[in-house]
Amino acid sequence: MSDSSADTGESSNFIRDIIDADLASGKVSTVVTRFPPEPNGYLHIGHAKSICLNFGIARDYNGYCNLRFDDTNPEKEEQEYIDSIRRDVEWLGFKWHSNPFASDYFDQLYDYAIGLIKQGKAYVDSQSADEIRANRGTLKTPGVDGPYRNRSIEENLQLFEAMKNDEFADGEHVLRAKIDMQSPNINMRDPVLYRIRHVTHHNTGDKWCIYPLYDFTHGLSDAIEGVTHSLCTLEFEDHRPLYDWILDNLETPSRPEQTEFARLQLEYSLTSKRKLNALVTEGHVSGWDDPRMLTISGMRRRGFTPESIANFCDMIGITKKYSTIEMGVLETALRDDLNTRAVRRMAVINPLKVVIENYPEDQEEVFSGANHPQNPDYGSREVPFAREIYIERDDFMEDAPRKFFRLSPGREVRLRFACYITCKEVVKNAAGEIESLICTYDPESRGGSSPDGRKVKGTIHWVSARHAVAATVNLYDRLFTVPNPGAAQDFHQALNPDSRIVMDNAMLEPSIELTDNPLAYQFERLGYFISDYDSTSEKPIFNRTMTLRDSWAKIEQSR
RNA sequence: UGGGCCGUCGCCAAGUGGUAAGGCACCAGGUUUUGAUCCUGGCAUUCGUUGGUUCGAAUCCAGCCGGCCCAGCCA
Repeated sequence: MSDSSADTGESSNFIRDIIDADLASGKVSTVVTRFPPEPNGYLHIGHAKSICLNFGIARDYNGYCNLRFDDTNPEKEEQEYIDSIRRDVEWLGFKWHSNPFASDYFDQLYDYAIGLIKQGKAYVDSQSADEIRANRGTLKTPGVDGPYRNRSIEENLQLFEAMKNDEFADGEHVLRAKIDMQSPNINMRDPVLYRIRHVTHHNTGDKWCIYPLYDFTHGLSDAIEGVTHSLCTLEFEDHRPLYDWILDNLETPSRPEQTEFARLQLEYSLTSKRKLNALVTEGHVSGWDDPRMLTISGMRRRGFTPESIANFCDMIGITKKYSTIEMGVLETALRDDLNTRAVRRMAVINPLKVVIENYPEDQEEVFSGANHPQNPDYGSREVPFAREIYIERDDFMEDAPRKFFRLSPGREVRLRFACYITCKEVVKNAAGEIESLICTYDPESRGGSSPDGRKVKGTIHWVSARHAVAATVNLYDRLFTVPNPGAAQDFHQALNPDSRIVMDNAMLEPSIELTDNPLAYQFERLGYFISDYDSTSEKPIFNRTMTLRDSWAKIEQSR
């Protein structure tokens, strides 16, 4: 099994090394993992890293992975988030073994707490939150024992039951582990295990008025489920001694092991739930699924594929090192996948009319265009052609530099799949703006090559004016202008004002289809596009998923 | 001397005592009816730093430097 990572082409990492060793030593026979989100927000690209890790490991080692909702804080959790999380995990292509709530274990957890009390390892503390904080000490000074620390087991049992039986108000008491108030690790200074909260829980309703905290719940939930490898992010490293303490002091069905890895940080983006929420509620984006958001639902709407996200996760690896991934890595993972699957079409986003004066007004014909230049299995479609066409405004320059391969007065270009045209005249309006172009075509060049074999360096895309379908096209760019908006004093300052540009006069080739399950298209020379949810046949809307690599833009920039 | 963790190319990342994989980015060529794709070549005498051990060190030891996390009745 240790070479299973090689079988899937995935790179190994230190966690897979640990699993290989556990399997080899016989410590573990079936690998069980879990992805444990709190249902208090939408999943984002950072979660995708964890999902691919946990579900990927379960898949590669023939084990299984649970989707567990860590719902121990009833104040923040909602059904909307539960639904979206399930949808996103499924969309990413993963199947969970079971999908429990941590709250399903509240009864067992309560019994475990009693077990701790009976051993004299947990006690009810009646100090206020402020007093508890004060007695906890600081990072550099030890804490001190509180006045309730040595209550008898009997009294603790009575009090804890009374807490459960709704005999106290919020905050009157908490249950604490009795560990060591002088510990250098603050998490071990008698951590709170249960608090009183008179709040209706999305799953357990009003059954409980006491709720366990993460540290008490997590390891026990893992143990109940038979999780062998509990993978979490680096900030929980300090919690591992507590995770172990709980499991070492209680008899559980299994003994999971926690291992930490570095969370994802991506340039030009935010993954803080609080800040993502601010973007939504303040209206800087249209919602959690705005195509500019790196939420799973935003990326789906933008046109990312599950495969491209998995590719990305494979590319960045798993380590304990704090790192920031460049956007280029995500872009490459996306382009690689889209390049192989996207069907090619022509569309003009910013149209400039071209009249081919030597092409008869009442004539039209059809050219054949391959749906994919490298993959003949994709077949071809017919592309209608007539006297008036649209080309991209960017593909014409009145005073063009020598390295500009496109159209300019007197120069000849190839219309993709069609023929050669030469620009004869520029038509301007009163304001001096270019209104249209008058060109001639070479009838000998039908299909895109001429018998004399002359070289035409430039090939541009086009759409027949009479056959074109009008559409709106959303051009998306990164949401922030700085590599680390999360570090800015105010991330609002870093918002990119041009992150969305609406082109409402785009012209599409008529063979472009709108379906319920939208197809990834490449609009040739422009990028990858996908039909938006709001698209209708009367008013097609396309989102630009990603541009093509553009070495001409690079040359221009460096000039 | 609070505790924990981390430092290998611009960004990621293999490497587990035998003489620095790979990807992204970048540069230079080639193919091309997408300035796309694809292909070829280039890109760390050196692994935060200083010492030590060793025939041999990114890997072992010690010191130093730098970065991140922890004082919720959040997760």
